[in-house]
Amino acid sequence: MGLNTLFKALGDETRREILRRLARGDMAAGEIAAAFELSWPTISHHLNVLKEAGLVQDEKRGQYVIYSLNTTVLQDITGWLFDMLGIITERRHCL
Amino acid sequence: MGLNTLFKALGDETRREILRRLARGDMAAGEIAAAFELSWPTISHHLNVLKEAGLVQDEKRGQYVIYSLNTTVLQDITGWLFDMLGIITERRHCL
DNA sequence: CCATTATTTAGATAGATATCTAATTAACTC
DNA sequence: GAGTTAATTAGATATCTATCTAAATAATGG
Repeated sequence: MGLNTLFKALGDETRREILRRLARGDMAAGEIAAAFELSWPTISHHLNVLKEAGLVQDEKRGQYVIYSLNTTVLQDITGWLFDMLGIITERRHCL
Repeated sequence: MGLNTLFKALGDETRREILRRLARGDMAAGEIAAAFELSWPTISHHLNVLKEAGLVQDEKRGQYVIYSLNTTVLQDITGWLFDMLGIITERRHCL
């Protein structure tokens, strides 16, 4: 999606913690849910938000659903950051 | 504030556009508001969200309120990004 | 095919957010 | 100090979000 969806997805502590865990390696949905004191449906919802934002991918493997981090989307944030820095730098040039 | 407030503040197109404009140089609140088709109070609200997130600062100058970008907070995002990349890199190490 | 395990979907609710209009505060000008 | 300009605050509302419980779907194992 866009930066909107992306930043919104990142604006939640639980979701960032999910990402941090997925950064260490792929995990099944239930394994993720077990790591939090929230209900499974709630975690499922958060995983869906992350998926909509393109931050994670899921793959059905047997009866499990394995989630993995999609690192390419982090480039969008980096791109946005550099965009901002670029504008700031131009301004400094004009002084 | 924290990353939560920060990312939430960035999850709005209007607010990111405000930041983009402030990156070019300081602006008065009304000057910012005039650039959008939203009401002044709405822009005032967005400016407050950005201020709470530490992304902008304001300074009363005469009858105007001048807003400016606070670039230091962008380091928090960079920090978070590097944090994530660090974890990912460790994982690659383990293979 | 029935029971179990894994996960999602549905439906409900409380709290947050974006927006507006109207009213208020603050500063400058005459 | 009365009028004008700049900006915020107050109050209202409609939409979005996070969370829960209960129900539904899907795959596995006997």
